[in-house]
Amino acid sequence: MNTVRVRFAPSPTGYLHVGGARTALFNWLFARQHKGVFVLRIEDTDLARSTQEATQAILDALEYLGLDWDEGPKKEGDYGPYYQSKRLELYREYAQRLVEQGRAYRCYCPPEELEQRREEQIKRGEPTHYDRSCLHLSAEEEARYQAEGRIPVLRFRSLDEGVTEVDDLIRGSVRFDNVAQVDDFVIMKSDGMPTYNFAVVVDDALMRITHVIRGEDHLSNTPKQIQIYEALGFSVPKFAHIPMILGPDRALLSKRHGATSVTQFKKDGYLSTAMVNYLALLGWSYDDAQTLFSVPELVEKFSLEKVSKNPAVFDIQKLEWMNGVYIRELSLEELFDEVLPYWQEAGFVPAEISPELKDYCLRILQELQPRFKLLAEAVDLARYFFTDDYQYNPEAVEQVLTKPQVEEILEYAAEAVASVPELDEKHLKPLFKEGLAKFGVKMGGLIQPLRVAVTGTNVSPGIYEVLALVGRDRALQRIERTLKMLKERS
RNA sequence: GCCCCCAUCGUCUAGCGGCCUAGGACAUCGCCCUCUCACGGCGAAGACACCGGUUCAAAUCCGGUUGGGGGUGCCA
Repeated sequence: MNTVRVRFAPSPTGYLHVGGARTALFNWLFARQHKGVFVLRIEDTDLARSTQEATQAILDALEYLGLDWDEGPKKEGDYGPYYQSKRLELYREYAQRLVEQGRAYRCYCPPEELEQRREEQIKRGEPTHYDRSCLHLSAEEEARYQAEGRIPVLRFRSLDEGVTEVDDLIRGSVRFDNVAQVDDFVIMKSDGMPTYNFAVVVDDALMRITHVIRGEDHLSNTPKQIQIYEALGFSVPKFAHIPMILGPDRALLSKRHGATSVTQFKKDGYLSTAMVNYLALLGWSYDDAQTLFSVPELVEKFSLEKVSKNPAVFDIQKLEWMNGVYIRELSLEELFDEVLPYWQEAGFVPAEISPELKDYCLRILQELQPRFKLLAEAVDLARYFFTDDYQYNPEAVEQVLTKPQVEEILEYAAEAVASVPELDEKHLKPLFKEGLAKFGVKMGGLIQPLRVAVTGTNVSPGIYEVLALVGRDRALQRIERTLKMLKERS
């Protein structure tokens, strides 16, 4: 029984995109389920666009998602190195082998000229193919080109007949006509770096990858890669092309659709559990009933057979809902750990938290827990618990504090708050109720003004809980302050 | 242009010839709970793209059309 070996091979040209994260997740789940190996390989052959920062960002994002790799950067295995830029000798060696076999040749055609020929082919309704003008160069011609300072690329000599079949685990058999679909593509660039289609084959073969799970955008290039596998005598891995992720406009998901970087989702306060659960459901499903899956459950239940074939629109609303679900599942201690960085950044709490302060935070979180979907929201929701320095919400003031008798009502409420032995529902509610008849209002008519006075807004946890947390002194001060503000307004 | 993939509620999907008057989840809209907002509960609305076949029977199989996506790069 061969062990399953899969890989995620991002190119470090930017942050980890949710599409890439989903691909990484599917590979990881497949590896873990089969007790296989998950390899991380950095495809940094694009010298112009690859950066060290991007590599780090991708590593961090994977760590946040909990997708640990068995071989890769900082985790050397038997098939390294795991950066393509450190594997150049390998590509040159195999390229040379192809040249010797007559399956690769140098091409000196200038890019502009190639572009022109391509346009002409389109005009004539033909597929766009390299015309092989450098296939049979004489030694004299080569010498002349080199004297001109032209630097060649290496092209793969593709098959002249037949069909290349991709046996895809998700899509079944997909057939490509060799002549019409696979032209003599470049395998080594003039800067000496391999192209994607070549490097990916050499690496996947040498790293003994058994299953290539990747985005559907790679399906059309697969016959090219298979021809290389075969030319080099490598065994061809199994392929599984997973559907693309689209934006709401059904175009490929990209930055212009908003946040697509995993790092950004983390900053906004998405829990990795929610992120992973949601991503797993983009293109995969288990049955007609279950939508919530823990990571161990995903490892157990995931299967390529149940990956869908059609592209999926990224639905941020569903992700948000799911994040709310996971926030509510957290214990208060866990929620505290998640929210703490946000509160610290907002200056609500210091770096060092006393036990008393932590207890206060936990009590706040108990009230807030069912009320937010993103961790970042915990800042605005909790502001009035930590500081008196907040603005009154204008709509709240307009809606609630302009009603007749508000000042009297607030004064009444203040007396109640001041007189009660304990700031809780048991003691306050009877007093509040007594006042209702006097002012001819219902409970909301008293509580809403009080809420705005004490929190600055008309949306908060239950008033008794808020009062208990804010405390008698602060509550009375704030009512005083509100009364003063109202007098100044009129 | 050429080639490949795909097609069930707005979205993610279940469905692999009869169990479907098509199920679930998000979103939407009602109602309940209620001091506001959430949470929670109940309910409603909402889809098999179209046209031909095959079959006793099709969302499910086949072909076409249309639509969407991808590839076609010295990007990956």
